[in-house]
Amino acid sequence: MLGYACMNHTLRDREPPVRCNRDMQQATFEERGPAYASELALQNVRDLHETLRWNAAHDLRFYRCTSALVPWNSQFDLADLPDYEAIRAAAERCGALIEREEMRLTFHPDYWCRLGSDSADTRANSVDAVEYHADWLDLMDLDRSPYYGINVHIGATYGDKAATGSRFRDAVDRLSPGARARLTVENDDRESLWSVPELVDALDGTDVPVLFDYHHHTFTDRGLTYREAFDRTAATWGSVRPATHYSEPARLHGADARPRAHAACPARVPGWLRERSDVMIEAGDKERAVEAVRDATTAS
DNA sequence: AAGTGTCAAGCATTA
DNA sequence: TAATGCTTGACACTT
Repeated sequence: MLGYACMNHTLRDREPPVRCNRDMQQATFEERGPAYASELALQNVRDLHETLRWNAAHDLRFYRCTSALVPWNSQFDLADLPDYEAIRAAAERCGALIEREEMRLTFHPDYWCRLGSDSADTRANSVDAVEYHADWLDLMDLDRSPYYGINVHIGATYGDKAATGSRFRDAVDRLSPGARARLTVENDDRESLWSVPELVDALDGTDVPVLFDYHHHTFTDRGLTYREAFDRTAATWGSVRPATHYSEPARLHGADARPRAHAACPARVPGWLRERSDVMIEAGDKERAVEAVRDATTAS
């Protein structure tokens, strides 16, 4: 399967727009509080259902949902929201649709989620973030499996990789069973950070799979080809089909873009990667990029 | 209505 | 020591 992340441009451009990332800034949260978050969450979850229906109709069965689905969820329990019952009902419909249409849904908490941080506060906030993502998947009644993954980075070293790996594993141990069973860890995009072989070693003995990001491997290859690196991660998924990320740098396509910027639309997805994993296409053109890549591949 | 600066949370790197 | 990139979109205020 091929998939895309977060925003569906076709649906966003409808009137009224269909989108799952209605959010607010701090001043608004302080003014209007969880009651407004509840309104936004209900609209977001209902639009998630609409997005999933659109995806199924277009045979796009892999989707990463935004972490803004329930805005400011670190500040309240989902069950305390005034619209909780309606949100739960809408989430159940999402889960049922996902199972009926054999789709795959994942999450990717934001960059500040640092389970291996050397700050206890940051670790606590990070554990909390993974937990509320897991709550959302529970609300949808989806299996507690990395198939419906919550994907994070270690994303830092704090000057000591071994100690960071150890803190990360400790944080994993502190997660609830439902959150732990869904966690996946992705290779970083900078030479000094966490490469595929380092992650595989650091997570050895846990059940946490390593998610292979093709573009990021460019920055942390450690002498491994893309295929060799993917093979190392594939072994960490057990019986679950691996999820991977694929993108091409915008620079490949001409522009004098920043090195890590994604191309609007990749030229191709390697056949071996498609055969052996569900591939999340990270590209500016979102769902249109996936359709273009899929059609190009099918035609050839 | 359109344009612009800014945005809860973290880190590494560069200036 | 302080800005900046990360990556990209949308909020929220100004015009």
